[in-house]
Amino acid sequence: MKIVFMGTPEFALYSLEAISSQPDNEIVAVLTQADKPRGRGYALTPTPVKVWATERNIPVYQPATLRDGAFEETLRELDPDLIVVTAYGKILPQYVLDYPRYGCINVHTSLLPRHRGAAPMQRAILAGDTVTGVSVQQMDAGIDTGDVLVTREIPIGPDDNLETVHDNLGLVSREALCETLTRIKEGTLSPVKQDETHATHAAKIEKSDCLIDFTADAQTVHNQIRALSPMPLAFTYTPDGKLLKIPQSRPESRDGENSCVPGTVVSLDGAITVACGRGTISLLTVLPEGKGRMAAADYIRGRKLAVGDRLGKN
RNA sequence: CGCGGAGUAGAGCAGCCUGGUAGCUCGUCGGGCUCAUAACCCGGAGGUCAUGUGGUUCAAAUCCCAUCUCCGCAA
Repeated sequence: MKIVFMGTPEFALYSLEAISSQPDNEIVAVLTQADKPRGRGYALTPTPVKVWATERNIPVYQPATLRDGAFEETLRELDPDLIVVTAYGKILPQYVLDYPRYGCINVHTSLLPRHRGAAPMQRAILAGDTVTGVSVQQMDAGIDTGDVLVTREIPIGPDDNLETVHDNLGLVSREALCETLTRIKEGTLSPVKQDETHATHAAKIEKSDCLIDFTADAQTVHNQIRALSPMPLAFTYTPDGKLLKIPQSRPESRDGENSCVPGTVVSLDGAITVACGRGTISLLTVLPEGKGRMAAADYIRGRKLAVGDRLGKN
């Protein structure tokens, strides 16, 4: 089966591995986002998918848009039986959706219809979900609205963060896609319509999503911190106005009123314990502006904070 | 050449502006106190202050120059 793959970030590599693990699949080309200046010094950086494909001598296309005739012609030349999309970052126009014999399928990292959209993993953790998963869907014109073909669930533990959820979902996404491909060939899929009444939208993570809101309860603050760790990281401000990112935390008490203003440091015994709207949370590791990640205890030793200081004001 | 911060003992930092004996909080080692301790007390070891055995100076962690490395912002 001739497959065109579309994807961009590291997560898409799980799908590429799944496809290439089946000998009767041929990846005739990949589409990925254009190289962008990234990192310090604005070095032009290829996407993980491009690197992967280049190493295997698979043709790489990086069209700025699919909405013109240039790609339509390319598509005819490639003549795929199926298009697999994982975190590509572009909308597929109708003629693309319609071209392959088996259509276009998408690996989405949530249990659809929950968390449709750009940041399903982060939004699931942020929402305090205890279960999530991957859904392989038959793409249609809407955003993540297609019929669901195969799903896999995973639990989200109380201390899972974006990294662990990402990795766990990657593994099951590989299985889910393998199963989907097999059943496409067998013709044994039974697509399931999404229940629109349960649909939610997982908006892209903005910088404002990363500013810690200590007026929330401790569990919510913890969810925010782990949903954004290790990238891009939740942050607050120290009393001297410096940025302080928080990779890791632990709720100390989930309930209980505090006599002080949310954001106030209540203890520095080995960690930075901060009062929340309800309960308290300990910041276990921190990332000061201009420095690397360090244990909170080390940060405290540098005498940067005192009990009674207030975080988040700036 | 996108903007900025930083390299000082095993860790985190101060000292630099206003050159003149290497300092703080920990850790570590030894001793003491204690029923006991991660608590407390006493003592010790551990640093070519990133590199150039660069420049200025009677004198450089400190001022100047170059290089290397790490990091934050932004995308």
